[in-house]
Amino acid sequence: MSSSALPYRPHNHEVCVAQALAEARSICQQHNARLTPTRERVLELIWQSHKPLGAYDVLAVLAEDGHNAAPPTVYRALDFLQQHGLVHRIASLNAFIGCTHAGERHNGMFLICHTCGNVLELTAPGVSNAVTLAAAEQSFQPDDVTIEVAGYCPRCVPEPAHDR
Amino acid sequence: MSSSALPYRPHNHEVCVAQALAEARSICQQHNARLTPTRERVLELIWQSHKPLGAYDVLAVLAEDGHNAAPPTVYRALDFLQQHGLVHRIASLNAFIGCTHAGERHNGMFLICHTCGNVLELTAPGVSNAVTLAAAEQSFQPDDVTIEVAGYCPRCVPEPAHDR
DNA sequence: TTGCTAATGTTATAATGTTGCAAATTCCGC
DNA sequence: GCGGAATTTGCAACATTATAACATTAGCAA
Ligand SMILES: [Zn+2]
Ligand SMILES: [Zn+2]
Ligand SMILES: [Zn+2]
Ligand SMILES: [Zn+2]
Repeated sequence: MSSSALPYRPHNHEVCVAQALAEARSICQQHNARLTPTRERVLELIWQSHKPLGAYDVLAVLAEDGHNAAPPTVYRALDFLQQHGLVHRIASLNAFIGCTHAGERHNGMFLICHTCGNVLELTAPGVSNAVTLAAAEQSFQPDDVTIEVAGYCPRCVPEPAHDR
Repeated sequence: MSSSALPYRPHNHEVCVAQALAEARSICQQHNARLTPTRERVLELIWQSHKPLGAYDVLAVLAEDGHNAAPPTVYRALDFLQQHGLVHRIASLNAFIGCTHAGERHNGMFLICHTCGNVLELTAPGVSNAVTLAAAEQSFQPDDVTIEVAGYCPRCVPEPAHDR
């Protein structure tokens, strides 16, 4: 599991999906939680790429599947997956993405490329510590930390327009 | 301007509002931007407390004012105010709050109390630096950084339930 | 079986945000 | 001041995201 900046490089994504699903099954077993067909299918769809997917995008694919689903179906599945740390919601995009650190205790930080739309989830201890410290200075007790960085990934950094 | 953790303590909030409006007028003048009555009124409403306000909350108050406004009116005003750094949007809440560092270059970090709903905006260089560094390690070029920390403010920290 | 609980289906509705165009206002050079 | 350009606002319709409420079904255990 040395796959740090994977989303930005070509790679065999089916491996990502397979690993995520296997991990999910294992985690749900540990939690005594039921990874039902709908939930598993939603997780698989969320993992269809490293770009976050909106709830209604998921819904649309379920419909193509022939699954007669309404919004609550999707939101419930997503809630379940979030609860068990299998997906994250990206607040600045109203969209969801598969967690690449499922099972590990981690505070995600998300790098979101404006251009290609891919999202990389990092665990950045330096950032977490700095946030904790800054909060402590205000006697604030953090509970849920959202860190979302939009910008340009290495493949999409705009060329510096050098003259001539 | 030594008012760091103001929102969590009782204070004369009219001073906050007055300062914010004065600052806004000054900044808009510098930017050659027009702080029209609607925009100013929206800013004033956003500043009605240190709790973020939803666009439709603003809209409702405008309606009470007798101002016959539709959603675009509010969203346009909010866009304008954001553009000039007078308000921030809190992505995790779909709500807006007055900027307490207007005019200064700053990367806001928001401490959001689950209980009282107040929000404190901080400038935390340690956090900004850590984020920049973590992004750089991935050759990622940050553009827009969202840091929102939900938790409990000093006035609302749940008592440790000591027995007896 | 029977009865309980978790999960899903179904319908409707709430909350948030946008598009497009027309009318009004403001600005600016004359 | 006057007239045309640019900005701002009004307005209607619509799009997207999320939830509430209640009926039904599936899983499981006594
Ligand atoms: Zn992949
Ligand atoms: Zn994660
Ligand atoms: Zn105040
Ligand atoms: Zn600010």
